[in-house]
Amino acid sequence: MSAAPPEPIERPSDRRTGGRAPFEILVPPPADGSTRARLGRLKLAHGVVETPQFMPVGTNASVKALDPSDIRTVGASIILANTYHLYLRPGHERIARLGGLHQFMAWDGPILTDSGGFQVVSLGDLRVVDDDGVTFRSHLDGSLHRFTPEHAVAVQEALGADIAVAFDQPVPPGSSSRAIVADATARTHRWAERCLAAHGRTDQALFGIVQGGLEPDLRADSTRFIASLPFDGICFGGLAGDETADERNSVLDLAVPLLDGDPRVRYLMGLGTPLDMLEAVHRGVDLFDSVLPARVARNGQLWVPGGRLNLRNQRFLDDPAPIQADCPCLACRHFSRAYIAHLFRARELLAYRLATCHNLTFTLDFMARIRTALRAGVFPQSLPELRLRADRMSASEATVQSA
RNA sequence: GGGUAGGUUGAGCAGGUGGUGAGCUCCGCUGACUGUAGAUCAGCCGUCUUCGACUGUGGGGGUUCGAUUCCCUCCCUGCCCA
Repeated sequence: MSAAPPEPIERPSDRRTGGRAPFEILVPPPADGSTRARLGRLKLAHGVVETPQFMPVGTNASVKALDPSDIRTVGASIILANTYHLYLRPGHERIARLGGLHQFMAWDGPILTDSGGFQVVSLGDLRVVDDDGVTFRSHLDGSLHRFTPEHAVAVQEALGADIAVAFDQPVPPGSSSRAIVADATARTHRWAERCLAAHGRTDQALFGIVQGGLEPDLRADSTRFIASLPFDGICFGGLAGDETADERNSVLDLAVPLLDGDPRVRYLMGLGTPLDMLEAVHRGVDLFDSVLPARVARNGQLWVPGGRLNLRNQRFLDDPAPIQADCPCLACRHFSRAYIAHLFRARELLAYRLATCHNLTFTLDFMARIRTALRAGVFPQSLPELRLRADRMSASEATVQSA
């Protein structure tokens, strides 16, 4: 850890300093090295994002089950949308004709578009990767398509999000040989340069993605390489998969210090649970996204301080308490666990909205608590308290605790 | 009262014309989900000492080596006719 915390630098003409996504560090990490966590502020075309921050995922230009008003109310300041999905349907050119992604989905806050690289992995055998790009079949109709770095950038420029992301080749952690990881990482590096060369929109930031899997030297090399390029932000990809928390934290302990003194925002793609994010913030990560809180909410799992509730369990059918007593969300303000448990059984659409509102409120409130602790300068000391709020325990324990 | 079609594991069904009915869909129970092909998926879902065993085709009785199947009788349900 460097002796002196990095000072925020503003040189808009230099992309490396965040010309299109200037990042200001409001509270730098303490000099004693007790944590790398920092409080920051990311300035984007459609607004300011305080960090550490979580981005709800709206793959199809919609945070599933919510409307923009809900998205605001749960506390989101930036959301993620997906290039691959919107390219296939309804088409990036159509969205561009209709005024761009913000106008299309009636969300005037910041948006980040994922590049579609993740789908290279998640679509499994529907694709073939070569050095120039990826040929894949649509999961919708089986039609054949091709993404290159240049095309992925063009699609994202058409969509017009505040932040575009380089087209990469993620490798699932733990399931690939070193040779495959090295190959995918090298290709990601070549594609990163092509994305930068292809990107022209001056009102849109472009973030680069570090790969390298769980191989320490590859991860370090990738961090140095991506950091050497004039991206507006640094993403860590290929994590939040099937690796253990220890493996993930080891990667961060290795990689983030290599960015000391770098004024750009750091984004860990795909995380996650509150506890996972707390550990990553502690290690110097500023930005997160994950489908997890919204997806598990739709499947009946509600997050509460210290644990989680599976509302499909029959004991909740008679539980008159709100999901979480001190929660300001739509679900907790008006409805009982019994009612929402009923809605899930009846497959009523309101169940998905209420559950999603709650889990996103919980997640975003948790990030806000982290920021509050950072602002107050008590972050390393407040870790146990935050951990207690984020820790998982059995649902029955959580029920007893809240009763 | 007469006729007719039925009665299968919580519900709805399949099957079964003397030779091993635990098969399906709901419902229910539990778990999983981390840059969203996911309001999804997986396991369980008669009992038990659970890689196996036992019980179970409305009740009772009969024929038979053996009955869900054939015979007798009773009960219940739908429909039609009185």
